[in-house]
Amino acid sequence: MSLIQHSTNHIHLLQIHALILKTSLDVDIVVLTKLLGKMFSQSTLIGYDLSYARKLFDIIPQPDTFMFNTMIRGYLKSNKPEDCLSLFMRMCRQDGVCIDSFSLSVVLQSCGRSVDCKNGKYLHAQSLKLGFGSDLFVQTALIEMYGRFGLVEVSRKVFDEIKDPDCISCNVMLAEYVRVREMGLAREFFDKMSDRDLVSWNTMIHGYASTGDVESAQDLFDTSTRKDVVSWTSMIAACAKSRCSSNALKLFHEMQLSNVVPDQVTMVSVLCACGDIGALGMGKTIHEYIKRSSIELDIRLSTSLVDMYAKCGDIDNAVSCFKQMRKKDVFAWSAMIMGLANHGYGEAALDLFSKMISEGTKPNDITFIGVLTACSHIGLVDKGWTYFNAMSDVYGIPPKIEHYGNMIDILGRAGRLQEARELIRSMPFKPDAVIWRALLGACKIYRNVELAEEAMVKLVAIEPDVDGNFVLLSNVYSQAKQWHKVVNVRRIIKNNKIHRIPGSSSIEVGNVIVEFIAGDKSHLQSDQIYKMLSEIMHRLKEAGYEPLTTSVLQDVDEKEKETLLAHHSEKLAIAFGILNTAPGVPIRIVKNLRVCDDCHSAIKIISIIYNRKIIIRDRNRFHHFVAGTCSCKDYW
DNA sequence: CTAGGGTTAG
Repeated sequence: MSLIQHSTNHIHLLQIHALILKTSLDVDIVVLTKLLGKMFSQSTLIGYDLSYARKLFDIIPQPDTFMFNTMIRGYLKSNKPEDCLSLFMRMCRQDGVCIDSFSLSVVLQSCGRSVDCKNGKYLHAQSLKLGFGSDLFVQTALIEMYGRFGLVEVSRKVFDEIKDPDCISCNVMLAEYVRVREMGLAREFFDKMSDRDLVSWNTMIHGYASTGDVESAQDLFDTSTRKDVVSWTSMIAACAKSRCSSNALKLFHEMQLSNVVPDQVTMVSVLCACGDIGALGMGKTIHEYIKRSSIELDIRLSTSLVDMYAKCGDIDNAVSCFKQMRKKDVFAWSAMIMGLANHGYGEAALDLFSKMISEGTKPNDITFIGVLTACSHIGLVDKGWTYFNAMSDVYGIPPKIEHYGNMIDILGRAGRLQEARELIRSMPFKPDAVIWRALLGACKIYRNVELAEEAMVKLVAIEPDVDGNFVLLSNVYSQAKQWHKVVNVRRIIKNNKIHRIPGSSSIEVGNVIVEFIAGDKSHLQSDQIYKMLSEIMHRLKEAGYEPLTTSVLQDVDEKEKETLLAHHSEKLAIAFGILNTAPGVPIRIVKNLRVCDDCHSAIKIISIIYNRKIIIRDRNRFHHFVAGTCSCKDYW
């Protein structure tokens, strides 16, 4: 008994359980219920843990109401609505066991979570019949249930019938408004609440965050006088999700300064932010922290680690975290497949996909994004088609426009432009900008001016002011040596106030991210950086490098074009990296746009001259430059 | 009994 009371680790509890089974100890029902309850109070039980709990339940000759309630609540918490319902039914039939308001509230919640309207409404009627119509537990469960059914007005009606609503029932009502994204109604309700607790505030903060209204979330967060780990995590998650990642990391820092201890949920959002901006050092620090602390490495946190390492260019650590996972679900597999694909390990990604299938995890539409990306990056056209067709034929997943986009990319990069064009024509979606840009990009590689112009016409109709599209078109013309058309594109960009997205590259040194834009002179070390850069350029030329000035859009002389190329953000970041890291240490760069052809060939040589591994994450994929070659094998 | 978390075409 004391063992059970003091155990906080569920593996430990399972051991105690095994001991009871093995020794056939004559333990009484109170002890068993305690053990069962304790098992469920440790995070959410999954898979075999849950069946252990059930085994324990089943050895009890005559479970009482409390025991039944513990078990059905366990099923609710473990997201097993069918089991919850069927055990509840057995409970109803069992002599000497009576249904109380707790049992009813659990099973009503369960119907809500599984959107089981039929049973839900039936059980609602039964609760009224049994005289639980004005029980607060039951009423609260009903609010939640109807909310999950999408009937928030019915929830409100139930709420209005409560004579003396407590804070929890108000919070549940508030949460249902938030769930259906009715932030106006939620705010009105929140403002009228007489006593609001932390949960009410946190529900609102999360509500704003989930609608993408980070500003309102922040306002509310700033006005709240008490902030716990959930408040901070909601705010950090809001920033991470809306990709204000450095803000997320700043908040995490502030959180620690205010002595609120992060938990595994916080870490997931922090790692997400690290992955977004490629903050590997920070990510590693978090990983170390997790290992040192008692934070539980659950399936979501592990997936975040895998994803963070992959997005930060450290694929080896991503793989090792993935291998250490005790249980893997479709999220974990998909994250790993995507990571491998983006690093150019297409075969490994596809092997992993097969392994996932053979181990019994069903893929989803996102898994196939990873699978098709793998095919795209290593040029597997036929395999791409096979997987694309298998999606609907074998797995019953209808391809979305994203999958068509992937397929068009696969075909285009492989030079099968007409096939790509035909797929756009035949697909059941209206082609979007991404689709046309994929085709345009392929036209650039294969110098197809005619198709490029067609794609550009469509593209301009959707995105009239995106400079990248014009840059692509201009590159098509310069590849095809149609200089008069290049001049024309330049004129359009100049005269039409085309919005220019500056290329920027960032690099992390000592856990600090430093960002460069082309021609950047703002850094304190600027003089040194440019000195380094001219040394690099000098040595590059000695090694036979020739600047690819034809890709420069500005109308300036040759010398000036060379300078512009030399000052591209990724080159600045590399110069900074060589200056500020020890010899031999890999240099990792994150770029917001795609690496240009000139930088790509220059960096290959830099990797030889300076004997450095240079890892660049661009908009599209990873490039690992080692000893003069790139992992993309120039197929990008 | 109520609040926060993971994979997503270019």
